[in-house]
Amino acid sequence: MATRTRLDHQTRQHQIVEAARELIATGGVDSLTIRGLASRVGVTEAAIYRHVASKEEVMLLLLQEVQESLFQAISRATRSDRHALERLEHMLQLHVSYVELRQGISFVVIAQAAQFEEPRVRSAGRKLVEKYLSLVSEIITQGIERGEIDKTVSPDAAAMIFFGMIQSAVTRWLFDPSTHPLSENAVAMWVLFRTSLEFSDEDADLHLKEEGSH
Amino acid sequence: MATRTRLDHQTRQHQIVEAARELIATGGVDSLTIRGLASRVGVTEAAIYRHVASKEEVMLLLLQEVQESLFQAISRATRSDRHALERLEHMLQLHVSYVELRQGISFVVIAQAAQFEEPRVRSAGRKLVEKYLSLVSEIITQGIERGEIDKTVSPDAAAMIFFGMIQSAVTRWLFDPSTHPLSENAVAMWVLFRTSLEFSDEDADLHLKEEGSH
DNA sequence: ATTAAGTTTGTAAACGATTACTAACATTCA
DNA sequence: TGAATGTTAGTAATCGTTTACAAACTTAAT
Repeated sequence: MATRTRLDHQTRQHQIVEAARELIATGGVDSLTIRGLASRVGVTEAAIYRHVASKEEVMLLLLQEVQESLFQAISRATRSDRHALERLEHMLQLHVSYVELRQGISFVVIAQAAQFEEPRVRSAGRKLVEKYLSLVSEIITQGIERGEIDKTVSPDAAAMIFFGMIQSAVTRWLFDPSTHPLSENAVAMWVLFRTSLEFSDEDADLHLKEEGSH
Repeated sequence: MATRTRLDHQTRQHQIVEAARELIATGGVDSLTIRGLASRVGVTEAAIYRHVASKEEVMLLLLQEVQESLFQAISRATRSDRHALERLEHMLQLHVSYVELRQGISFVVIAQAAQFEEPRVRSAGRKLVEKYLSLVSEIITQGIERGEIDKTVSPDAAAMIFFGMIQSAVTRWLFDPSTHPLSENAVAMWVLFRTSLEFSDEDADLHLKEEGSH
């Protein structure tokens, strides 16, 4: 039947993950079924199992795909030659665009993974979150070292607030996308939050000097 | 069979909602089934339908219960005679305690409601979030009026960051409660975030005087 | 070039388990 | 009596998954 172009295993598996993404995006996690996958890919349910061991593996692959595409999307903001605050702002914008493009799939998938009992899925979700936090945390640490961010700032706490800003914006946006535009809310939060990271006015130039010495 | 004490409709319905809460808390949203409810309440599945029209109604009642109990839990922090920053910090602590007590049920239920297609469940989830944001936003607005919070702060943006802080902490905590204690992370974020709300240093003592006078 | 064997990828048709939900009937209490 | 609350025993639908089999493509020997 699969007459014309023969698809290799990997391509088909990618199609399945893509279908999983679309299913969840339009109908939530409950819409992710083997039947739905088969229907969307255009094959029978049994054929799905030629490329995927179980529904659980679909979740794992989806988590992996989300991780890769998300970090790919925000990678442009991580160039270390820019000011830390600029990088964070850029990252926020890129992340927001990613969420809009993928219809909040990352939020939904993470929330689902956190409820899973199965250890591998849980672990994949956990690692995705931790990796993201580490990335933000490192940018802040670098910013502190370079004297671009107040050294009293806890990088880990700041990273969590940063992550939380997106979660907060996405939550509202998922409920009502039209009245809660992601980008606007994110920018408004950033404008406020960045004041936490900047130096207090009085010792701004002091820190600029210290930075050169050590 | 239900020999001794006869329970009225409302009580049993409350038991069902309680059971729903416990089921979700221990096994995620997928564990919420009519069978599970019946088993936990100690009756047959058909008996559940004597007190509840559908599974959807269980979700609605649960959302309602979460809303009530959450606002009940944080209500102590909303007394308007305290400093706005104190109120926010207190609210954060109470909210964190609530999440720990209820095992993150609010986060899970909100995330689930956001994916629902059914308009009433979506609406209930949306209203819960909006009501929470309004509450925080109002405290901040009051704080600005009283000169306790920098007037350049956007109350709505600040409320979203506040809400996001909790989401962020809960997400991590759901994945690994032992290594990511809710309270510690929340406090660390608050210490950082409150600097966004406070006045810049130059006019700090001016406002500190105002504060002491009440 | 033809043929044979093996692998890959599909199908149809089921599997048992579970889902939300209901009808008919029994018991209990006011 | 009659309303409330339970039971037993089912419904049809859907779930993830498996089995048996066939077509298509690959590889290698003749």
